[in-house]
Amino acid sequence: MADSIYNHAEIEKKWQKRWAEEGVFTTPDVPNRPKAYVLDMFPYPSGEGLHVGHPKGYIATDVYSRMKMMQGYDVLHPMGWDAFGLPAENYAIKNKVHPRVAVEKNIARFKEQLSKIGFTYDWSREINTTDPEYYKWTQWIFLQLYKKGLAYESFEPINWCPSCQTGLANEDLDQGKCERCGSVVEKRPMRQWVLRITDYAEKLLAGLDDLPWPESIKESQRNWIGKSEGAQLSFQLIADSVQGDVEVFTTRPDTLFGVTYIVLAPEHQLVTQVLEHVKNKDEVTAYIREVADKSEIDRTAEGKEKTGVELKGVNAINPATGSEIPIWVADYVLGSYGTGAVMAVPAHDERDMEFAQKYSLPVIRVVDDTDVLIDSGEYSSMHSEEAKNAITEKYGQKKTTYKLRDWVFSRQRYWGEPIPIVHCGGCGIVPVPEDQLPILLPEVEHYEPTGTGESPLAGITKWVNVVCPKCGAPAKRETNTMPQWAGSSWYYLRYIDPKNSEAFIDPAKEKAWMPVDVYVGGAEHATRHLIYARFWHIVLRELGYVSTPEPFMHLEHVGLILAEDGRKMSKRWGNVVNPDEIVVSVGADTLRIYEMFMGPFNQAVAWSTAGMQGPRRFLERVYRLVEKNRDASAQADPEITSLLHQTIKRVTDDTQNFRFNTAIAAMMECLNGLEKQSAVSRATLESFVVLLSPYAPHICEELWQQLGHSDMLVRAPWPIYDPALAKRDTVSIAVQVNGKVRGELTLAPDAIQDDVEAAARALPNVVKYLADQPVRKVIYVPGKLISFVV
RNA sequence: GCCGAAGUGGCGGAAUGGCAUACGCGACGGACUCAAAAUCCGUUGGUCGCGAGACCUUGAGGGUUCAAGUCCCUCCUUCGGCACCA
Repeated sequence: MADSIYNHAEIEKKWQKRWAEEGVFTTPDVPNRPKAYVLDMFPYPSGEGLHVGHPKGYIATDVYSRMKMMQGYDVLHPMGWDAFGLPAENYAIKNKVHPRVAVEKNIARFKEQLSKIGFTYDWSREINTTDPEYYKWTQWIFLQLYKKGLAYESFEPINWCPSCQTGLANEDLDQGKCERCGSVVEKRPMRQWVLRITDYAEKLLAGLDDLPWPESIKESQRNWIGKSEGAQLSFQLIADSVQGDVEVFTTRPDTLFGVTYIVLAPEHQLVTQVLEHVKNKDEVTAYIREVADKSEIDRTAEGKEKTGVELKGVNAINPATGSEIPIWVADYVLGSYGTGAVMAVPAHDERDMEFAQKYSLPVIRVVDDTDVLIDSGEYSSMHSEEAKNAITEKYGQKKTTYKLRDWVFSRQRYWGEPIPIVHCGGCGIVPVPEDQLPILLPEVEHYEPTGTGESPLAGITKWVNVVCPKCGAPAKRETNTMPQWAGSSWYYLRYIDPKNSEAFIDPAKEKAWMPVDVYVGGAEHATRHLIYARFWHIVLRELGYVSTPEPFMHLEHVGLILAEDGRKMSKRWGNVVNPDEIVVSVGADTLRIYEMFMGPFNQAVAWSTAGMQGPRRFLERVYRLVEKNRDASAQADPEITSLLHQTIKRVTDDTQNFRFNTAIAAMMECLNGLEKQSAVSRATLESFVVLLSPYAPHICEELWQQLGHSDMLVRAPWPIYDPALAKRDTVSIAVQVNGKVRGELTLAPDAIQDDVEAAARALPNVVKYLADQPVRKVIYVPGKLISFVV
């Protein structure tokens, strides 16, 4: 790389400076041409800095944005920082630095790294979730949710991470462990703010249907929401001194006649209610305590044997058969799903069967192998689908349940948005009036979580003690903070109107820019960020603040860049590649092309320093080609023009569809063709440079200038594909006999079948294989092949 | 177990049912050089053959078709998501 043909360092610096000076990437307030809102999932500015994997998605959106700009679009392509959250706080605790200070430093470092890659960001729209001017509106959204009845205090046991010392949402768990630190979470009863996302389960599901998102992400969301349609049936209790019903949820009401016992989750409230009346009270109490001590993980571990205990002296009546059946308490029934109680049909449910066998409970078969009911009274010989409806109608009602849980929205940590609520002895929960926002995060001495279930803010008496906004009596601030997902659930709206301190968003601007046309980020956000953001968006739409049904139209997910050893890049493995070094050694343009060329965009591929030489050589050859031909006065050659137009089509279509690797391959093929020419026309060179410029903007800008342009390439128009010019004079087609290639012909692409057939029959090899046999059929695909069937 | 994505040269990968292996990396041979690097030219799926060429080859096995990496069936493997969800 020593004697490189072009000086990337100089060229890249020069053009980055020019772009900045001329403000070419400043986006208008409101688009006056067709608009494209191209968005990256904004990064968390960690202390590690960027590795080469981070910019992959940013390069993709930048390539896309640059093409759109040249195609005449007003492009909104902003960048910002998702800067609240645990890492900054933990760093602060460890190093005794205020998280704000660490975040500022990290942002500066990230910006420095990004600035060298040649992005088109309009930095005047930069946002930061920890800026009070930003989180004022995060708090404001919380108040709107509260007013709409979607935020409530809950005292239900929640997931508690003993290491992070905070409550967590269901979405923050990974196999029952804290997604962030890997600790096994506990169930802990504490006061929480919770958002009623479950009220929106149907809307979140329905919205997915028409979204042109990758099917895998849509499926992940559907699985997460976990809709299940069935019936709620009630079973009358039979006990000495207790009366009432047990409600169960089932997706198989057709098997009602096969119910041989009822199972309650250990945490089911009925268990406590009847405890005094069961004959084996001590046994049941001991069992419940035993289960409570187990973590969710132990309880649900794969292959674990089910355990349970019968509530002796309490029974239920099967409403269909009238027979008395026992009631059990067992760990395999979850308190948080359905009604927390199930009707057990061992004959038609594997889990019930396993349990029934262990405890010798009866098994009654009520559906045969052809899905027809047997031994089911008046429903016998009815098909099971029909019976589901009939039995539901008679013994209960239709019911739909979801796996989705309400969103535990409070954290007992310092570095997050304060929840804008005041607790008053007289008035109870009082929302902070909007004109008092933002509620600033106060300075504290220590950021450590208290571990008592209260955030460190609880210790700041000066901050906590306020007067009630409603009655003026002494009151206390809410000391929980919001989860990191809060700020990222609406940031795409803030970019549209980033400086607005008077209103949430200017409706005219919102209407002009929304929705986000292309959204790019990691697939790991499928069931968290993307669900939360959609939830808030749907609510904001109902409140009239946004105009589109969904926030993000197209979604592309970026595949990881793995380290050269095939593992994830991590400081721990010592296999991190820093983009700064690549920019120094081969330049930003090579980095951009290489990352787009490595493989399909959404696929994980391992970094290869050797492989990066290909893109570097490619750029050097382009540079040489222009240098060699820029003063030549070659005329456009029809064959070369055809090649160029085929390339225009491929690059345009592939870039539009995020198939960057094949777009680059097309340009490489085109270059291979151009290099074979003794001279290349200026028009051809110029088109080629324009096509390449979204991928390698600096070198192309330089070449554009060398070709005699004083205006900047970023403002040049995108080449338009002309099918007439792309047409080739001759093509080579395959000649097949019985499906096997036996020869080749070179002829006009639109040659008529008779001529082609005659020419094909004349080929010696074809003569040999036809061997005077009668030809049964001839298939001619113009431009592709001619096939004889004998 | 359920859902989703995928399996193609030494490697990353390409291919609206129509010449599989484009493009790139690597390797080999040559030119240039005192020499090396860089660059340029050529070769590069396998087997057989001096050659023309023949046969085989897209995870495995079946099928549809003049023609299958692509469509259908059965199965295997890998990755991702969900999971005692009633």
